[in-house]
Order: sequence, then structure tokens, then C-alpha cells
Amino acid sequence: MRSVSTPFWKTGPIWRCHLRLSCQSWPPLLNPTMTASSAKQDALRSFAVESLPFNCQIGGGMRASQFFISTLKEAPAEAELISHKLMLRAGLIKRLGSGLYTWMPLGLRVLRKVENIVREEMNKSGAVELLMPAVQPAELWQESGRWDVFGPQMLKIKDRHQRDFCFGPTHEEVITDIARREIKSYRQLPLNLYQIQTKFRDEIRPRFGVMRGREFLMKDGYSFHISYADLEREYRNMYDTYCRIFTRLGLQFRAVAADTGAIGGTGSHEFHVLADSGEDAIAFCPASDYAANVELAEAVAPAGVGAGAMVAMEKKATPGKTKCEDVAAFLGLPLTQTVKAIAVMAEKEGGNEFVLLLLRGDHDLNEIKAQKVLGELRFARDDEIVDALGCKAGYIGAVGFSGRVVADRSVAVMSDCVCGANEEGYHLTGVNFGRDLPQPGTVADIRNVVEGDPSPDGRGALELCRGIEVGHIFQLRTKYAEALKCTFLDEQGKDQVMEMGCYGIGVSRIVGAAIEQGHDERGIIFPDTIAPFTVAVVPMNYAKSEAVRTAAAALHAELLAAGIDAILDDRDERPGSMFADWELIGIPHRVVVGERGLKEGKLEYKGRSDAEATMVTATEMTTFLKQKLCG
RNA sequence: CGGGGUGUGGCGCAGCCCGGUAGCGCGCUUGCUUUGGGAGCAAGAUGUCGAGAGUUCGAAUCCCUCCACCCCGACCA
Repeated sequence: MRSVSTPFWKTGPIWRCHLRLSCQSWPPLLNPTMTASSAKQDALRSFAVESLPFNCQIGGGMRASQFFISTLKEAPAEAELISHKLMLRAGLIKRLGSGLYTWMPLGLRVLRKVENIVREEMNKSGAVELLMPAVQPAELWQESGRWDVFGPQMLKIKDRHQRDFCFGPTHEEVITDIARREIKSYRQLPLNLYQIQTKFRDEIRPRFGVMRGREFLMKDGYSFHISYADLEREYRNMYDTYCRIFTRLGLQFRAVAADTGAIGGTGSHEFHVLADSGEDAIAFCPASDYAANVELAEAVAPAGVGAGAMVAMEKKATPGKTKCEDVAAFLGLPLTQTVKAIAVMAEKEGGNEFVLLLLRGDHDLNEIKAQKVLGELRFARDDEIVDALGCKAGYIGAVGFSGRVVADRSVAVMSDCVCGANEEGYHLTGVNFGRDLPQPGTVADIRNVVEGDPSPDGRGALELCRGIEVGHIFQLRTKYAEALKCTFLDEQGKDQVMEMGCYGIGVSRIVGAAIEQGHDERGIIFPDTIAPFTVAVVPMNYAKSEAVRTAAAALHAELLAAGIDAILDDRDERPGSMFADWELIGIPHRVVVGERGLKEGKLEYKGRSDAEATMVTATEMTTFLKQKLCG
């Protein structure tokens, strides 16, 4: 709120400081008598040319001495995640407040490259770009009913007349308002509008740098249709477009069937960048296109039924063995033959009901699934367990228990299993449903899927991985169109509610996700398509060797002419520190220009992930690099 | 919001228990030497010790209040 209520002119000293800084960037214009080395003047000249507005962020050549590079040897203590640490160390971002980051020049180049790829592919798909206000009046949100529903995640602000506004966390309301005002006829449909814009969500806990910032850059698109069939067609078009975008970004990703969550509507897919640090667990089937969030993935019963009862039930002493793993090891039986009983209290009219949930020893409870069966529930307290079973947790089981039992599908097909004896220090072996205890009252899917489970589509086994959600597409259907009366006249001249889809991409999050996926002990490894610069030209002994200076400048110019985004490191740093910088920053290709190689007419090439450098004839370097960049 | 933790120069940290001169490494500035993997020597600059109130002759250190930030949980691009 402080930033909102403090007028910018009261931040005078900072403001003036910026002015002074920018003046210093322009000495050739303001102070022509300034003295500088010829190399530096050269650099300033090229900086001035490249700084013209029509040649803005991407493209154009750059010299390292004039670019704002600030790398750190040690990562600030605030960062935990590898991508966050590397972004801070490489100087791509600086933190202003919790979940608020400045994109430094180097980082902004990456962000803009991601943004441009998203924009190009969206344009190719037939979507049309527009830009909506970040600040939105409360009335629209009240009309859709979300002013109160959205909750504290929405930053609400007041203007000088005490009128309510919010800093847009999303734009369904605004776009639907545009559509209802501007679209009158079926002839104007379908239409897909998108924007790339800053959103603000007052996250409960911002973390991981730009991966979960409060202010972030998002591509959000919205489509309008005369029929559900046409929405489905466009949804498929966006699905394909998203696949092209993430492929071009050089990311390993997966489209995942998703819940529709708070935004509502039916059909929905999330796009996840695969990374071990991802916040979401994903189950997928390599043999088919099945993929789902682990919380949602259906755990089907193992194929076939168990072998049937082979042995008699026996009570075995298992002193001190309370975990399934320990019991199985102690008895010399496989973990998959044990059954764990989890005691919960399910909410019921007129008090709670004590329920035993049965899971195979190697499986974990999925509380969301269990709640779908039992309603609201919590774990039972120790005293409640003793009351119901006469025994403390660790040795409990369903044998002799007369209350409600919910068994997971995979437990229902087990035989000769091991479970607690409801007596401290004892377990039962050879337990069979229908013989030693009644069949469970309810059989349901109440566990998380595990690696190797059959895919719900029956086409192979599931594998697990973790992912970072970078995109999400929804079929909104008529949720917002109805609330905001967004209608059109059909061919019969009848009023119809529009079908809508919405399609989001977390542009700034992609930068973090790409780094999670591409890094090593030396730093970031950017894909060619989004690296801040594609090639670093690194001269050895730049200040003293005219041959090196000439060759480096010539190569730099040649690369730029060939359309390759190259930076010339004219800082005359020591070689080790230049190498370390470019490796930390993640520039994918490096060319070293040194007197040693020049004597034989050669330059040294090294890809960011290559173990060894390659000598390349100087005259062939540009061709060589072009091939590298295509392949 | 619940739980855990941290605030000391640009970054990483020590000092706090046991009150008395604010310190180290990196970075920065200047000079000389060095120049194919984060150089060496020398000289320097940079701190309202997160803020406020209190105890005390004296507070980075003890007490109180507040703030900021980070980490673990429920939300989401």
C-alpha cells in the first residue's frame, strides 16, 4: 500500500538519481569534450546507435563494457531454489520487496525473447493482440460476483474519490465487457483476443523468485464462439499452439489433464515444464498421452485378483514394529503384502464417525480422494483410536472391528495379508477378507498413484515426475458470458450467450522454469532461443593486442550482420573472470579470440555444455555458428 | 494465517551468551606489476548494527513494541 499512497514526486532523490545515471550514459551527446580511451569511445558510439527506440531490446550489437553486467560470486541468502540463486548471481533480477523483482537489462532480454516467441506463435494461430488496463473498476467484478469471492489474493485499491479498484489478477471481466459491447452478430465470431501484461496477485507466500512472484508477466488469451463445437475447435488450436511455443522455447514439457479449479468451466489442460524442483507432481503414461496431476490421477486396482487364501491366520509378536516397512522386514514378507490402517474421524450429522481406511503398505493416502468418499475428515486422535480399538496406533487393523471400513481398490484384491492385531506388539499374518473379517463396507480409490501403476486408459504403466506449471488452458463455456450478459444475434436473429475459452501462459515464470531445467555447477545454460545473447565474443588481452581487437570487432560485426545476437566482451578482464561470467549468465555459445589462434588464422569455439573447445578457421566462424544455431 | 528462522558497508558472514575501540572474506576506488580459467602487492572509500521506546555512566550486545525478509504448510501462470 505504501507504494500506492506515496506520490512519485515524493521519491525525489531516487528520481533525480535516475536522471543523473541516465545522463552519464550519454556523454557523447552532453559532454563532447570528455576524454576516454578510443575503445571506450567506440563502445559509446555503438551504444548510442543501438539505443535508438526502433532498435530496442532485441537485436543490435552490444559491448559488455556498456552493458549493465553485475555478477555475484555468492548468492544472496534469500534464495533457496537453484534458478532463483542463479538469476540473482547472474544479475538477471533484483528484489525490491517480497515477490517484487526488477528485471535487470540482462534478464529483460530473456523475458522479451520469451515474450516475442509467445507473441509470434499466438499471432500465427490467428489470435489478435490487444492491451487492457492493469487497474480495473470494482463494478465489473461485482457484476461477475467475484469481487468478494476472489478474496485477499486480489489487491484492492481506492482512488482519490474513494472508489474501489483492483490491480487485475486476471482479465475475464474486462475482456467479456469488451466482447459484450463490441460483438453484436454471429458474423463477428469466432474471435480470439490476447494480451501480454503485468498481473498482480497478492500471493499468500511469494517464493522462488520470479516463479511465484506477486507481480508477474502473463500472456492471457480469451476466445469467443457461437457454439461449444467451435470452442472445442479453438481449444484444440490453442493446445497445439502451446505445444509449439514450449517446443520453440527449448523446454521439456508435458500437457496434463487438470482440474478446472476456481475459474470454473469444463475441459482444461495444464502445461508443465518438467523439473525436479517443480511444485506439482505429475503422473504420466509414456505409452499413451495420458498425464494428470498426481492428486487427480486415478489409481486403478492391480490387474487380476489375488491368489486367494493359502494360509491360516496367525498372530505374530512384532515388538516395537509399528511401521509397515519394519513389520514386513521383521517378518520377512514383501511390503506389498502388508495393509496399513489409518484411523480418521469423518464429519457426520450428530457427531463424528470413526472410520478405518485400509491401504497397501507401500501406498500413501490421498486425502482429497478420501474426502470425496467420506466428506470432511481429520486424522483420529490417539485417545479416539484407543477408545475404538482398544489399542494404540501402530498395531491397529480391521480384524474384529465392527465400524465402517473403507478399503483402497488395491487392498480389496489382496490375500494372505499382514495387518495389526489391535494388540500392542502383535500383528496378524494370513489375513483374508470374507474369511477372517467381513468384506470392506466400501471399496474406493483413496490413494496416490505410484510409479508402475496401470495407466487409467489401460495402455501401459504410469511414471511420475515433477513439473512447473507454465501454461493453463480452459474451456470456460458460458460462466462469464452469462454473468455479464455477453450475447450475440445468431442467424435466426435470436439472442445467444457466447461460449468462451481462456488461455494463460506465465511468461516471467518460464524464465525461472527454463533455468531450473538448464543449469550446471557453473551457472545457467539457456536454450539458444531465449539466451540474453546467443554468442559471446571473448577476446584475450583486448587492450594490448591490436590484432585481437581488430579480429574480435570484425567477427562481432559479421555475426550481427548475419543476424546472430552476439555480445563483444571488451572489458579487458582477465580470461578466467570473463569465462566465469558468461558461463554463469548462460550464454550458449562462446568464441575466444586470442593471438595464439590468430597466428594460424583460427578462433576457438566452445558450446556452453561442451567439454572441450574446437578450433575453427576465422573466416568460417560465422557459417559454423549459423549451423550450430539451426541444428 | 499457523509453525520455524534471519536482520551488522553492494554480497556472504563473525561479533551478541558475558554491555565499553564495529571486524573478516568477496566486491568497489587509486597506483604499480600481471594477462588463456574468478591475479599479486600497496594505499583507500563505504555502517543511523532493520525501526522505535526503555534499562544503564555507556547498548550491535540486555528488556519491550513494531517492521521487513526468508524457510515449511493451504492457493495459483
